[in-house]
Amino acid sequence: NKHTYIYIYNLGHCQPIFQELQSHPTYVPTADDYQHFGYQSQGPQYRTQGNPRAFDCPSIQITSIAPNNHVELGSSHEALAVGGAEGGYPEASWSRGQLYLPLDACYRDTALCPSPCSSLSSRSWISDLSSCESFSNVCDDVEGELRDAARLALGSPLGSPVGSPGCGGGAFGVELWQQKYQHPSAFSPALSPHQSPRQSPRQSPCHSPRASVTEESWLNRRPTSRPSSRPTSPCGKRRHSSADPYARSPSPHHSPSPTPGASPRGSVTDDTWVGSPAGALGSLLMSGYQELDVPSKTRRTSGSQLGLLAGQGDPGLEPFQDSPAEEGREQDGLAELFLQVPSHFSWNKPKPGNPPLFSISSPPPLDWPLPSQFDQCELKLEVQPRSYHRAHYETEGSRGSIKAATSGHPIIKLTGYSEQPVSLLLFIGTSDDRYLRPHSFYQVHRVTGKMVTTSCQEKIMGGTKVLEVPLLPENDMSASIDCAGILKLRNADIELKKGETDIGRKNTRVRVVFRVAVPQPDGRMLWLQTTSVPVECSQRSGQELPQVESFSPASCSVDGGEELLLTGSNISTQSRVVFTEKGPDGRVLWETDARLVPEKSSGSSIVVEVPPYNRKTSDLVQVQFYVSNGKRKRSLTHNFTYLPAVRRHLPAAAVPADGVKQEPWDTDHIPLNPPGFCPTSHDRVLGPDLLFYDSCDIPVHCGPPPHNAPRLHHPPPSLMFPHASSVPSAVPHQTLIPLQTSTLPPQVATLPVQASSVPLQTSSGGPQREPSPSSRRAFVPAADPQKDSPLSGPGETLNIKQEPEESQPNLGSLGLREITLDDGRKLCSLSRCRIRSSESQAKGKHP
DNA sequence: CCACTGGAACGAGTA
DNA sequence: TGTACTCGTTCCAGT
Repeated sequence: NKHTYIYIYNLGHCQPIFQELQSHPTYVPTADDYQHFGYQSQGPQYRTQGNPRAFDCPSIQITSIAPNNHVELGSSHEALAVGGAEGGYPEASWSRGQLYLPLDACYRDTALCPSPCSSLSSRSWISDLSSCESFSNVCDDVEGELRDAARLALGSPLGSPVGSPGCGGGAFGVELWQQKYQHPSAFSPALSPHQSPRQSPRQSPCHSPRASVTEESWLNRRPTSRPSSRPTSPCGKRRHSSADPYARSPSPHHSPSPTPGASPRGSVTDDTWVGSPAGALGSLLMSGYQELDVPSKTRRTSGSQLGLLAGQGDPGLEPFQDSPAEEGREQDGLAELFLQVPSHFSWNKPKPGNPPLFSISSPPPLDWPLPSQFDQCELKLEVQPRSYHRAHYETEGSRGSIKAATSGHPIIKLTGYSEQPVSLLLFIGTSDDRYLRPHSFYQVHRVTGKMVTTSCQEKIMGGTKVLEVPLLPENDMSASIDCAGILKLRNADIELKKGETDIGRKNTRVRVVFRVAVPQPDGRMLWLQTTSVPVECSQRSGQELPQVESFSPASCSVDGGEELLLTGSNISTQSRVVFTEKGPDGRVLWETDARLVPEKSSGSSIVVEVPPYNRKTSDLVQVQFYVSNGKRKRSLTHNFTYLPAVRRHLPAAAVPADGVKQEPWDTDHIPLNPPGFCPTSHDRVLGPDLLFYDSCDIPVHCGPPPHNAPRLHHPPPSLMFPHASSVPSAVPHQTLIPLQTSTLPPQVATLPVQASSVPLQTSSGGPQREPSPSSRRAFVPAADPQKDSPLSGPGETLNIKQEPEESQPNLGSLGLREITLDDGRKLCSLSRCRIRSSESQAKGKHP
């Protein structure tokens, strides 16, 4: 019954906020306020000067507010949603000296949430006490580091130790405020877009390591030591490191990596790629990057670096440029004391709908969201990599290049542009449920050999190894990626890096990220990006864990009996297929094995008989199934829908199996989870108490009454996205699933109707209709459970890898969208899907 | 000889 | 506290 708020005090960054506060008619600052906001003494004479007091150490306190003294989060949120942009302060009794931060939807962004509960949970961590406890633990954990950082930054009131989760969050809050109230100039140049691109989420204090990890969740317990530090690496065994003071340096003998430095991430190669036709362009593309071989969290942006960053005449982000570059110069003195701020805290984000244009000298950082398509241009991964590629260690030889699922290698193609060679960038990105960013524990590795036909060049961009591959007009602007392997860095090495927040254990899935810069007539570059399906990189997981790649059908009658065909890796006739249903509290309500049909099972595909559901129901029931090869060797769970008496088949996977979070960008699409924006969980959760509209907008009740049903609330699109018209999810009668062909695995791309749209029958009492064979038998790629399980209760955790986990019903998988109406009712709308497959259109299979 | 591949031993941590 | 298990890492043998 309590709510919490973040109480920022003694933070020089808050002065602009303070000034804003003062402009509010209902706000009367007190002496304490002046002190809290870092003014030497009280009085309005300090207001305009913004003369902050040097502070000991900025902090954030989490405080519980008694029920009679709190702002109801929901209402404040709504207030913000309605009038937040105008600064809607909730009517509440705040003690003086407390700073009220409006509950901008962005504070719920899992990617920005400093709390460990920034797991995939769509619940607001703000309202969860246990979360706050965890958060305070984080604060404890980072206290030392914070002190370190403060030591560096001390003397500068603006030297925010961004390494601290708390302070990072605070800084972000300030940034939001800045954005909202348009005082960009009052903010630090460290938030300039010209910063080094290597402000990866790892440096972000707001990315709790645990947010990406496993069932070993620390949500349930108080960590007693640095939790991410789990040196399982048998350091004593390292042949190459025993007596070497540069113990981290892989010996040249062992390392196939051309990287001369210590960690592959830790140094710069000074290679230049002159042989390639796209080399010049490539070098240009690289010119905006630089490597700082300093632990990221403690990096001070040196004067020269800042000079580069702030002094670049061409900001490169013209369309998005909010803050004048002079700002950086003006504050050079102060800036010297700045710590870098992760790029997610930069306010100059490309806004959805805006073209991702950048100047040639300022390519976007690797963790920036980019579309795969804009106008005519599209970057498309025509052949996806295999879902398993064993990465090699530095102590091993190469394990070869990434293979395609069938044969050969992944093929990437740029369509809509073929005037001149362009340079394709390739790096290894994360595959968790958060936004895409370079993976801390895996790096791309250039594979050489006589079988390698594609020329490529290895580069370092802000600590991330990147392969540069030319796309040539004579090759139809496509390339077979046969030169890219994956290098595994030792967890201990990475985790011990100051500033690293991710942990490596069980964080073994990656995505291959492709980027390209397309020259525009005005001299700028249009940046596009696409990603592969997730690729499992650990030997064990790849060998042991079953992986369902596709299954069909995705639904059947509650009577069961239909045959379910499963294909994937590590699936055999020895495997069990278990259907399960779990309650809102995570308890297993029902679990039963599906009977194997041995005569139809072979190799990597098996056929089982769908077991009957345990009770009759007039509603859709979404359950899960997984494949088990034994204890703790279970596949991810996949959604399966039991249909009531009326037999009707639903699309099982409206999202691709890969779970790729590539942000769509065209006018019909909005970024789902770019850093700095809140996740719009609209395609994720199917609460048990949902209404949905079918394509005819006839409401159909779906599921039992709510029982701790997750509540999602979507702010008006106009607030969250500048282009309201491009936000289909908030419009009940017209929703689009942001399918993105470029990220779909082949079977999805060619999938006819199934994954696109099959309208529900509008009435459960209507005439029974057998589904068409095509829709029933269409093969469905398995949706990625990482997408499927966005909800994590207080005791639930987020899994990176295949572990039995509680997949919640998935709206997206049903092609449904949840919408919360103003009166609190929840609706779910059946998405009207775009038909991507020309084949299906040609065959007229789409109703 | 080199790049690659598959398997497994080893040891620390966890259940 | 002991044991089985998990997982990351290293090593080896073979193609």
